[in-house]
Amino acid sequence: MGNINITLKDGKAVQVPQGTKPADLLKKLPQKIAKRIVVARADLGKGETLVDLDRPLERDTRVEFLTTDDPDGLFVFRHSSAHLLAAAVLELYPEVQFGVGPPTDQGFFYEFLREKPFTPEDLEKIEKKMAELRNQNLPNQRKLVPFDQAMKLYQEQKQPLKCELVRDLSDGKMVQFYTTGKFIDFCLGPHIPSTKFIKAFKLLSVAGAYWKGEESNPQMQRIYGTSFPSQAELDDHLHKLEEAKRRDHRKLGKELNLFSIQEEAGAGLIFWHPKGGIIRHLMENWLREELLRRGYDLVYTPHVLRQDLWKTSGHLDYYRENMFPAMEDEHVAYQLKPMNCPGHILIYKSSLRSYRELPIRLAELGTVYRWERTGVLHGLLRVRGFTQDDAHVFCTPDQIEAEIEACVDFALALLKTFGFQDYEVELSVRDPNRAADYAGKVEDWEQAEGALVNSLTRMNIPFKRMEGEAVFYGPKIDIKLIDAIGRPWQLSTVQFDFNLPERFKLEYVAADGARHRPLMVHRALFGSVERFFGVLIEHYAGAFPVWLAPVQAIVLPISEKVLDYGEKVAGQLKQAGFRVQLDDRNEKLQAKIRDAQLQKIPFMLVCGKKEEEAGTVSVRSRSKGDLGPRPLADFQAELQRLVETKATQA
RNA sequence: GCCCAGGUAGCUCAGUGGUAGAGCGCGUCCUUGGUAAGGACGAGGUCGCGGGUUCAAGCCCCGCCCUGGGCUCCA
Repeated sequence: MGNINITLKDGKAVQVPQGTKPADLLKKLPQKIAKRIVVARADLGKGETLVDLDRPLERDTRVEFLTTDDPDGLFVFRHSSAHLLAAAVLELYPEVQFGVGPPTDQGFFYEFLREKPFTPEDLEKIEKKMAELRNQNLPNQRKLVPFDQAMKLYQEQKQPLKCELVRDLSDGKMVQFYTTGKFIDFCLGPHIPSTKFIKAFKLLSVAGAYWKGEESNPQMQRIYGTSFPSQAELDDHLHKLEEAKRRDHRKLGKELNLFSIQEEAGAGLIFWHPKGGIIRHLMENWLREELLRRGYDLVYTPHVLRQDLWKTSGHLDYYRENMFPAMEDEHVAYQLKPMNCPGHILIYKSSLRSYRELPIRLAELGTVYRWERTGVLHGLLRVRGFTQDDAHVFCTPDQIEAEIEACVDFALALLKTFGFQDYEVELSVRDPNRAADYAGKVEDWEQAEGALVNSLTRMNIPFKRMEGEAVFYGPKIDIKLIDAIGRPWQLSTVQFDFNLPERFKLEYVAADGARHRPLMVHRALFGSVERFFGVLIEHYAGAFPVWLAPVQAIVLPISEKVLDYGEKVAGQLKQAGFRVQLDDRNEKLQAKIRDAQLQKIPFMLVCGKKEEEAGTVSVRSRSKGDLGPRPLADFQAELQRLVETKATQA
């Protein structure tokens, strides 16, 4: 047997006998590093892939060792965790059928088919069994088995779902298995060497999931869990889940009295209470002013439109299942609008347009209703009635890049104003192999995609190109904001539409005197006002910046003896246009502070004898605590500054 | 729509077949207190809705509505 050349990540080259395993090379590394390695990246003959540490290396290759700090390493680790889960379930419930068990962004799951559902107690038992098997340090072993033998094995084990997978996914010759104890899985791998690496794990939930994701297939039970190489990392993760719970907009919406959803009224329909209402008012005001400044025209369109219009737009054909049923009178059917586009198009079409008028930018805070299945509704984030900050730009081809840039610039201004620092941009383009699935001419698509790329490039905005992710009517840019705890939210979108101008036969008269079809860009920045509000609540954990806070300051008289002074202070601030409350309850200062703090009011103004005599207020900030006394006028000026600058820190 | 878990006072939740509970909140009174809960008393319920079983149902059974976690869907 000959030697092969191995290049390590640091560039160091070594010569080792053919058949050497990554695990052998690992022995040369310091123990401290080596014991954290879960998988390797190397070339076994078909390019670099992730490989098991005990896979023999047969040819010259680069070898890279991965820990769970590497996303790929963590993925392999979690995948092996899923196998550990399956192995435990096999021990406890040998009668179940096994489905699939991949890693996910946050952990892993495994799917089982079983008569009885798993209960929370079952999960505890399974966790215990997993710990037992982990402690036995079972190796994850790869083996190749001829197809027929594999099928026979799974038939004997009464695993028809696995047979189905082997039949559908293997090459029909050799089948790759991984074993963890008694558990044998048809699996691409790779896996971590043995179960002992999985120091910390937790099973989180069980949920129904259709076999292969098809509604007509039987429903599997999917057990979700997560795992880490150390307890500290698991604790940290669980802590983050708690943090997300703490910020849950549904919980805060109730506690801060911002909005409600009422069974009496129907699912997915939002009631904006006064404190949520004022925030919405401020959001919308900002938006309207900005729209006008940026050359948009504000329009309003009806909530119900004749059904024929939805036929023309194509919604009846393609979007019917998301539309509330028609209302019929004797002659005509009307339907609640799920989108604003047709309305804006009718305004465009109300007169013959000249190229001199373009671009025409029609904007509306348009309330739409979509019939969503009850199972998908979720607080403010997925609702049945919502208001889009919708606009449609109609323009000529040579205007398009400037218009796209203006849209993206607007979206970024919005993110900044509302306190979001980070964002990701995705460009969704067509799949050239599915030309027939798209509306519009190929040249139009090419031009549009080119315009989007040019705009983003010129603006120096990094973006991810999503091949084949475009919707059928045009390519689009999606902007995902990243909130205070690192979660992405898809809100703003800028989309080309080649479909509706065609369907409605939109035209403008160009300089050459001929009629041309305008380009149409659909854009929403908040996306939906409801959804954006939900994200805003979670981003700030309910502690809104001063300019958005429903109550900006609360005056706290120390006793009833200084109520008059408190009233005077509150009155003066209200007069100056601030949202101020007076806590005139018969309570101790401590109690008033606690309540104001829980309501996340930015400033508490403590007023007692001393303040009354000096004409001051003692300012307490919700975030910084007691700031001491200062003249009322000074505080007022500071408040003014925070509101005017829309400061996100207070 | 499907699977699982829920729905009890304004809120959070306890209550395994025998007279509906707690804390917070709310009201009244006492207290007039200097930076995260002062005290007493009181009001407050169609136990999601409808049917069934039972001498008796918040509790058991069936259907529906709604909420949550997922799946599916997402022009």
